[in-house]
Amino acid sequence: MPIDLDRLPVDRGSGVSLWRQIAERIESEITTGAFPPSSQLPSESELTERFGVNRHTVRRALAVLAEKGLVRAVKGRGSFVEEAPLPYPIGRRVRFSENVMAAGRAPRGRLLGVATVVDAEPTRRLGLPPRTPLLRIEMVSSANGVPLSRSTSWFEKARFEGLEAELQRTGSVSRAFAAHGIADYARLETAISARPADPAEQDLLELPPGRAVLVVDAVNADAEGRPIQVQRTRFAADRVHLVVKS
Amino acid sequence: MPIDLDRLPVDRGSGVSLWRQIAERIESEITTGAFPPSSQLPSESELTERFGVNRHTVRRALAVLAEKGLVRAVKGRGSFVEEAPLPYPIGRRVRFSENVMAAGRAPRGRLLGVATVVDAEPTRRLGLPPRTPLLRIEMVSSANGVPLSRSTSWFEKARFEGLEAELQRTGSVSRAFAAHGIADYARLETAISARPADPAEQDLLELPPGRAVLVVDAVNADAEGRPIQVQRTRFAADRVHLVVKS
DNA sequence: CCAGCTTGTCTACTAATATAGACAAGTTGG
DNA sequence: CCAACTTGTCTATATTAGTAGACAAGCTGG
Repeated sequence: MPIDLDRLPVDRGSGVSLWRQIAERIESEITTGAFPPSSQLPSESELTERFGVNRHTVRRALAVLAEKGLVRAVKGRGSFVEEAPLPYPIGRRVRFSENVMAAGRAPRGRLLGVATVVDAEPTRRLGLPPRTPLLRIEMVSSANGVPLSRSTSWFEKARFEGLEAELQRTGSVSRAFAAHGIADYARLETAISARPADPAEQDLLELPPGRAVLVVDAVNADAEGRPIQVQRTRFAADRVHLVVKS
Repeated sequence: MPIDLDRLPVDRGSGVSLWRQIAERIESEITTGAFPPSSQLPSESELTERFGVNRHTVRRALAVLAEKGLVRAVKGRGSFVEEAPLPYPIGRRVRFSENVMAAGRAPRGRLLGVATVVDAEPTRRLGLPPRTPLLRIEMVSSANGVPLSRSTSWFEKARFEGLEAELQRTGSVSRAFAAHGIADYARLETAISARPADPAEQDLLELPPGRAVLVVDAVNADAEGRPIQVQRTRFAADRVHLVVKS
């Protein structure tokens, strides 16, 4: 009687729960490269057949792996192996698109919303008089369709009127700046902290509860050193590692 | 706050059952020598405290180890680490007491019962005329108080009248033979098989259900080569390894 | 002998694990 | 568009794991 290669049976009554056995097996297939980064895992019903267990049991195993940041489930599409964390250099020149492309992945920016606001803190950091109207822009940035960060930026409204249209079109802050006559810009200051993702961030960044976000507060300036952008970015810490060279 | 060294907590909700964690921990302490062979394990209630679980959970862990032949529980006394299997040479000269003492353990024989019987098969193997009355003697032999084997022996009643008294006194077949003028004797033939212990053997040999016994059928002869003893011994296979030198 | 230890067995109950099935809702490709 | 796939969520139920307590029965040392 030939062994059925499609079946990888589990040990029942061994004192190790089935969901743990399955999670360990899938994890080892990921770390050994049988399931490479960004590849799609077999569907839950397929894993159900392979391991000879109930779908709920497979789901619990996948939930454990998602909790560890090893896989990510997308409703309607399937489960995917997470990429290795992207090294994200922090220095005088910080460009999201360049950083993502340097890792061989495809950058994308999605505009969430635009508002005109008056806000004392960013105004002060932009070096503008109090109560100057600001453009506040909310974005989500991704690599190969995987969301990496969610950012809020403040610009002087008078100087960057219509910036959001260019952002909408290109998804890139650098290109939107270029369309407004800013050929180059530089990082003035960067403050880094971290905390658990809040529910809104879990949703936008497709994170399981309890995962951390890196909170990066930054000020960018034009060629003359005048502040033009105050930005607060929340990176999914499982997908991005900040690298500071001194 | 100092760590409580008396407590070795277990991982709850890890997907590994508590009885398995405890069994693995105790097993590793046995194999690393923290609990040497024949030493007494902490009592169940003590282990209950150390691991912070219910006594039933500890008992299940100990049952697993007993099932593997690593420990043995004795009602009213405690649980003990099993000795390494005793190498038991099978050749022309086979002596239980010598074999046990060679391993530095104390041999003992306990007489279970004596009967006068007529039995065709042992009579034939003793080379006696059919229907010759035989002495049938049942024994349990142990080392350091741990039962190793249960044996049934047949002798010619006429020649060995009163043998059982000597056996009772000395617990040794060799000495009983000596008292009957047999200074030396030799193994003529040995047949070896194995099977699971039956309930009576489980009881006499203090074996958990399902463990194997080695069944050794042997004929011993006097210095002139005449058969004097037909013996069927059941060794606890976890405690004795038969060694045949060729 | 007997108090105090040990293991063995039993019942009752709660929590964790696993199964079974149904249906909602998002995605994809023809 | 829509059929066929995917993941997400819900209810219900059976089995295993773990807790709690009581009591029987064997051993040991004073």
